[in-house]
Amino acid sequence: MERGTIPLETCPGGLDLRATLESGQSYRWRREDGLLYEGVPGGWYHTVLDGNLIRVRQTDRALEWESTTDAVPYLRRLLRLDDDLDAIVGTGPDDPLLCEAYAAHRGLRIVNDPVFACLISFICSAQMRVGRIHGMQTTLADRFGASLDVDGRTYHAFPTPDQLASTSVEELRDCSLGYRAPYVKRTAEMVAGGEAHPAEARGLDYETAREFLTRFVGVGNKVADCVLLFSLGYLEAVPLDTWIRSAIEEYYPECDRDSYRETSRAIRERLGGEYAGYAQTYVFHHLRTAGTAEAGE
DNA sequence: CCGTACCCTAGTTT
DNA sequence: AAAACTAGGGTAC
Repeated sequence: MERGTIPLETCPGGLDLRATLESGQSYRWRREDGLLYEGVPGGWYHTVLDGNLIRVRQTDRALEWESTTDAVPYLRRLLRLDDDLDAIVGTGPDDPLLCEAYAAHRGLRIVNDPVFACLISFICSAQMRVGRIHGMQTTLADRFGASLDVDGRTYHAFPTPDQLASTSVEELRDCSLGYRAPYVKRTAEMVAGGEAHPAEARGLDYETAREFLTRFVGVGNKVADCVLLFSLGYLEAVPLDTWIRSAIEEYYPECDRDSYRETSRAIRERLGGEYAGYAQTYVFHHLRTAGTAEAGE
């Protein structure tokens, strides 16, 4: 195993690894102490990507890693370590809710996950809590993903489109996917069969890209926005989930429109346009963790 | 654009 | 204490 550290001063605006990995953006990291969503900062997380194991934890001044490969380029990309958080926060509007969210969770970064896994995760997210979504993704990886042995321990990659396409709906239901099971299978078949690939959305203008992604079964506007934001680098995407919808009702009522498309446009502009997705993610995380004894930063 | 059915489970109420 | 009830990051039809 190779190992190393990434000094936090090379990550403009800092990093809050726990907030980044436990804010319902990514379901690809497993926390080794088993305290996902209830632990404290400082624990180790691991993921498998391109046949490699990557372990990370945050210390006082650095991101510490251990991997079967040079993890630095992977981490910079997966955790968007080059995003300048101070600059991004600076472009946002100066309103109380946003300032509070930014202040409380500074260092939270948007992730940049592998697109197929991201697509499947958010298909599974419908009407579901983050803890259970994570459990479903873990089960899918353990049962259908390639295994990787490192130092006597076995890890699992997220299943490929082929692997999920050749899994029966019954087997998927056994992973507690419920009515999402056929969605996952059909979407995997579309990708495996070459009918369409979510990566093809890359490069399209934002609304065209969102529309494109809704061709996958189980993908509506909200899930499409999640994939655009958390995997394809569309930092302006604002997924309109129930938390943001209630925030709109309470804090930005003038943005409430009749359709997803129009409300999306209004709140996107209200939250600063280009980086509106960053604002959304901070607000989402802030509202979700409100009242649960957040130490803040 | 609108309404309803859909699956599962932890947590709460009866 | 078992059994009903509720809600949780929506989407397909």
